Order: sequence, then C-alpha cells, then structure tokens
Amino acid sequence: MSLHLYDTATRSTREFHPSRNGTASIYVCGATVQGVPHIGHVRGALNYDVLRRWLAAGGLDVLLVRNVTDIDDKILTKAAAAGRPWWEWAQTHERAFEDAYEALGCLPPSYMPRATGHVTQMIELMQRLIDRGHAYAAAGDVYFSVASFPEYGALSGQRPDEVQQGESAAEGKRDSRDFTLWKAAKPGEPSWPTPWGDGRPGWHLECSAMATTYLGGEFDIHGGGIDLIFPHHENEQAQSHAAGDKFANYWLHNGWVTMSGEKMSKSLGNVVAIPEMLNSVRAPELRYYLVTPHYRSTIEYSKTALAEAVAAYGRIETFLRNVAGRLGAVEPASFSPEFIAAMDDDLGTPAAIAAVHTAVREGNIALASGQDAEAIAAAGSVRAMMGVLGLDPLSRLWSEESTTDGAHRNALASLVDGLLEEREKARKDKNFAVADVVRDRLLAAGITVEDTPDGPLWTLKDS
RNA sequence: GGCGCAGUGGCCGAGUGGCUUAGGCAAGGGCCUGCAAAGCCCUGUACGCGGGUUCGAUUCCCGCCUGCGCCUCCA
Repeated sequence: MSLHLYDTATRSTREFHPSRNGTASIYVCGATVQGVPHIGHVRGALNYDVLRRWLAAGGLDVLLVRNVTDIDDKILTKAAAAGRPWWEWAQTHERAFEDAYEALGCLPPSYMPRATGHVTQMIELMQRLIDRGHAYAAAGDVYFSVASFPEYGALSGQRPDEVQQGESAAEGKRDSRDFTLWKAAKPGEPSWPTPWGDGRPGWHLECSAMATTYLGGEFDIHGGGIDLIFPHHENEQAQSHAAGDKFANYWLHNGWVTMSGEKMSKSLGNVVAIPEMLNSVRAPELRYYLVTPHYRSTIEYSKTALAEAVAAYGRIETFLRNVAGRLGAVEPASFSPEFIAAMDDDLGTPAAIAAVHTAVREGNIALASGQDAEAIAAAGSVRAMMGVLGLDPLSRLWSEESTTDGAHRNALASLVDGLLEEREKARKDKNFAVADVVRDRLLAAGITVEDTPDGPLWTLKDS
C-alpha cells in the first residue's frame, strides 16, 4: 500500500502522487500573528510536521512552505490598543509562534514567507484576474467576481447563493457574493501602492500569491485548519484557478482542540497557551498528546487525558532507556509493517502508535528473557517509528543529555555510581536496610533506581 | 436558512457487516523482585435513541435526540 490522504476537495481518500517525481510540495496556512499561540494552533503545525516526516521517510524531498500573515485588521487594532507599532506587534507574536513550534519539535519549514513581503506578486495576480475578467477595481478596493467563475463553491461544497452575507456592502461592489482581494487604504493604516490605488492585501489573496511564488502554479498539498475551508481556501482556489493555475492537488484539513466542548478561542476565554503548558508537561509529552489522535478528529482537551498521554509516553521512554542502559546505544532501525500501513492510511497515527506499543511489549519480553538481540531490534524499531512522529525519546531533541550540561552530568554520574556500588555491597551482604536508605536518598534527590539482571539502572527525573 | 462533523467499555481513543471486536491509561488478580521499580500474563465485553435492509449491524439506509464547527477574523 502507498500513502493515501483524505482530500477535502473530493471528500474522499486518494492515493498520493506527487506532481514532480521525488518531491513533495506543501503549503500550510500559518498563523495570523496577532496573539500568543495556544495548543490548537500548535496541533495543526504538528500534524503537518508528521506529514512531512512521513513523506521524507518515504524518500521524498519535501518542500514545506508555511506563511505568516503579518498584516490584517486584528493586528492593526490590537497593536493600536497596546500603543505599539503594528510591525512590532506582528514580529513579536511571530517569534512567539516560532518558539512554540520549535519547543514542540517541529522541523523548520523550507521557507516562511510574510504577506507584507509579497505585494508585488499579489499585484501581478490581481492584474491577471482583471485581464481575464474575474476581478475588478472599485473605489480603491479590488474584488473577485464570483459570478464570473462557475466553479466557485466546489472545494467547500457551499452554494454561493445560500451563504450568509458577512462582508458589508461597499461602494462599487457589483455582487454581494464578491470578496475582497485588496483593501483601499484608510487614514492611519499602512498601505502599499498599486495601479488601483494605495491599499493593503486581503487575506485570501496573499496565500495564493505566496504559494505559487514558492511552489509553482501546481503543487501537491495545501493544508490548514478545518475552519479555513470556507471561505479562505475556497477563495484561494477560486483566485488561482481563475488566474489559470492548477494550484493544490490535495487539500488537507486538521481538526480542532476544544475545551469545555467548545473551540478554543480567546474570545471564549478557554485558551491554553503553550508557554504556560510547558511549565507542567515536558514538550514530547504534550506532543504525544496532540499527535496521537487522528489529525482530522477533534481533541477535547482535558488534564486527565493529558496525564494518560504522559503515562503512555513514559512507558515507551522507559523501555528505550532500559535497553540503552543495559545493552548499550540503540540506533533507529526499521518500521513495522503495521506502522507503515497505518501511516499510509491517511496518517493513521492511532494505529501507528498501537504498532509502537506492540514493539515495546515485544521488546520488554525480549529484555526480560535475556534475548538481547531481539530487544535491541525492537528498540531500534521503536526509535524509528517514534522518530516519524517526532517523539523519539532518545533523539537529540528530547534526550536528557541535550538539556543537562555535560560536565554536571558526568559529576552526577560518578557520585550516583559510587553510592550504587555501596548499595550493591550492602545487598550482597543482605543488609537491605542500608541498601534501602541509599535508594530512598537518591529518590529524594529525584533519582529513581531500578535493579535489573544487568545491575542497577538509574534515571534522573528532569521535569 | 445553507454546508459539515461527532455521540464507543471507568477514562482517552481507533476501527469494523460476522472471525482473534485496536492501543493506551486506570482497576482487580497472578508472576517476577530481599522489598521495590520496571516488566510480563489474566480479567472487564462497549458502541446516543427508534425503525429498516440483512441469515447477522456498533459498522449500511431512514428518522429522531444531543453536542460541536463553518457561512465575519480564526489552526
């Protein structure tokens, strides 16, 4: 079986064929950088990070573009309310998003274009649309003419005539269904010159312009949150198709993180921001929680569910540490057939993680029965599979060596090893009271000791 | 009004027309251990409600109830 993906445009699962051999091109709608990232924002980024890792594991050279919307109404109003320049407001929050993505182990995109840097390309695109009769300028605004494009509604399944009208009527707008490509300048707001007057980009236009600038008129996958299907992605596709571009071949949409049954949003006050979350859970544990359910299903955030994810991740981590501690370094090896089948089936991470747990159990059995080669093989497989999910506990990203200073660690190791030698002597002499005092002391210092057939194994709890 | 998603065992969360009915967490029992820890084994029999199709439905169809999302900015 090869990779199949659920495509929103056709409402079906389709086999993935890249448009260019050996390459996969992905455009993901990134954040409008107007506030602090919460776990919902990060879930989307994580889903596409897993997608790109799986494509790369399949031997494809992945080109991933994730944009930054750094100009829009909310950025302007929030910055004004805070008494800060809009560009500083945008940049500050762009950094907050990048920090959150990085903290959770998202590989950096190939490129992160900003809307404000692509006005030239937007003007070009608008000109093409006007030339083809699909757009018109009116009083400094530029509109897309929905009536000129019968395909409109194909992506989302919406019927244009039945859609409730959100955008207010404006001077010169020919049809209430038409949407804004470009907004005329208002006093005090930033603007850029165009043949139709000064103004600033509309949200939909910028993504079409940036996607095709970096990925070409045809590319493989366009992703984003489920809320973007309409109108954002419908409008993007309309603009680009009307302009003559093939645009995206597959449309992927990730589900929500809800809280108290409702979508997480600032106005509802049910937001869990990433920086605060990472005070109580380690990053890979949070990542496990967000990446393990299927990307299209809703995650109802709860502390108990998060705690279960922490325990499940811990089981895998403990297994790998036990193997590494007793049998030596383990390198990532091959995927199990179940894992491959699961991932190929529309990124079935739930079944994929079940395959990981199966390998963990088999590895634990091998470890307990002294079948070292089998244990190492299982551990290598677990590392490889967890790596695809961005969760390999022994990777540089998540291993404790990366977070604990080397010299300190060496000093600690020599002290602990000394104490454990004493303890082993006491145990041989059946002096268990002394042995237990040593173990209790270490535990009080955050060090857990386990006795194994290969001698004691200790771990420092690093959170 | 239009378009769409969901309701699974104590909890999270997959999935399927029947067969071995995922996986994890929690619980109980057992094994292992000096005691632990970690681990292994066993136990639990679920699919919102009402109809229909079928030899057989949690899975397909119809209706209903409940919750949620999009149609204005939104991951």
